[in-house]
Amino acid sequence: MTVRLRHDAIVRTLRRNGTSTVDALAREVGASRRTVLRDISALRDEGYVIHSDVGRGGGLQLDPQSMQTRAKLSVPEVFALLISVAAMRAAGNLPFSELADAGLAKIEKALPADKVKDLRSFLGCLHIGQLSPLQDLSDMGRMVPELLPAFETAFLGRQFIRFDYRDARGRQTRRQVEPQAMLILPPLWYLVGWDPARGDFRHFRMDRISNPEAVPDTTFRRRHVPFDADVCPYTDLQT
Amino acid sequence: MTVRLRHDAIVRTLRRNGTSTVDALAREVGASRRTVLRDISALRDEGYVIHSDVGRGGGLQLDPQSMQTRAKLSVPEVFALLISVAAMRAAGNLPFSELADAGLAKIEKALPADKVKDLRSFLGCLHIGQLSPLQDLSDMGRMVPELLPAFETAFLGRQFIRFDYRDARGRQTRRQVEPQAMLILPPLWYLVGWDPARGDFRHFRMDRISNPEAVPDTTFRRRHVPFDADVCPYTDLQT
DNA sequence: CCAAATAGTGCCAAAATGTGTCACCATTTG
DNA sequence: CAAATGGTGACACATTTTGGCACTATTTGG
Repeated sequence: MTVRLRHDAIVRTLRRNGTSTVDALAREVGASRRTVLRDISALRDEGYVIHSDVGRGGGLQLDPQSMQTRAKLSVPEVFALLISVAAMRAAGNLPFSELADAGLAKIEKALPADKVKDLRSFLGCLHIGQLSPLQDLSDMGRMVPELLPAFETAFLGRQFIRFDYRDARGRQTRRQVEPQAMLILPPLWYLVGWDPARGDFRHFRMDRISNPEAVPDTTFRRRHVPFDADVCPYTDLQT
Repeated sequence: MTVRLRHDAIVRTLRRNGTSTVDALAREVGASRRTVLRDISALRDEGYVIHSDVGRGGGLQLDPQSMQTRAKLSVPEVFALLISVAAMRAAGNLPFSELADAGLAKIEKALPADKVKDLRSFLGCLHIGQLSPLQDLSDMGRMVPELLPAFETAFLGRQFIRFDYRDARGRQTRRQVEPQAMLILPPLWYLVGWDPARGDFRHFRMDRISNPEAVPDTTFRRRHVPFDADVCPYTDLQT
């Protein structure tokens, strides 16, 4: 049995039995007393809180709150999660957000350093505001899943983004803009792009975008986006 | 150099160079060709997608999308994250939500089985609705961090919850109710409790609750909460 | 107070696992 | 065809993990 599996078995047994002696654990996982004690020490180093009582009637107890999950996430998944929660906490007051932040900070810490830079840069393009109550939300659609990869490439690689857009009157056009910001007016999300042909900013509702595509480009420049909306809320984690 | 560090070094090198031969990697990380090949095999087992071309001009290429983070999260952190995103996706259309869901599903899969049950049960108490635009949001406060642990204990352990409540007119009272649901009318969150003294449901804005405390109790019963609001959005993951 | 039950530590030899070398195979490219 | 590449198997050697033992410290029941 590998070390990892044995650790898992020890944690499972402790969780099931509530309290257990070292010898009982050793029998359970088929290892020696000495090894179990070493494992307990290792688990404590990993952050598990294991309380011990010596003497008759004593034993080990695992604090269930200290249990750790070891989810493995891909980079796009991390981006999506962080953006979701960043938007959420900006859009309204979120209960339990200290804990969510702590979780996100841990996830972020596990990312490779340059990806963190990308992430910060991407989140820096998020702007949050308040939707005016007069908006018509009846035709709100689902956003296409290709959006995030295309946006990531375009925003981080300073490329144009090209997409099909269906406007409020249902007209379908193919657009190409410099991506400058993402604007959230809950529950609506907008892409703010500079349209070089028209020489001005344009807003595009993300749920009306389809077939997005990043297009390499040499003329891209960052422009100052004239917002009255609040800026990115992702400040707590920017330590 | 430990195995883990060497694996990290290999991943870093592959990411930096784009493509690299086994021999170059071996030189880089100071290990033998054989060991590097074994490491590559191990990394593939871990989920890294590493493309290889044999022959002249060949080499190894790491698919950057396949990079994994190995964040370790505690159970309360997972709860907080899942609740946040569940609320978010219900409150509005969330872009990139397929990816966020995939990430959450992975996190959930890493939780111990009984914690998943608890989580489902807890999320089942979430109700989402639309806030009427007439609400006064000016005095919205921060929710206290003790909320989640107290709620978790009370909802899952079928206990009463006791707390200080400051009502709309600023009056401070100590309340004790059977927790029945959590209602989200973005950006406001409410605790819906059955007040046994008054024999009726009461809504409490979470940002007005302080010093929450779960109180063991034998008379608790689940009641049907008469909502016109939508029910829990957390259905996609309830496979 | 004593004896039994418990957690915890240091040490060392034995067992298990990881590593390097070498020979070899398969595929691709100039 | 020869060179450059990824990939596998076998085996000796290096490193790490494990088990056993002796020991200490603390608690509890009698």
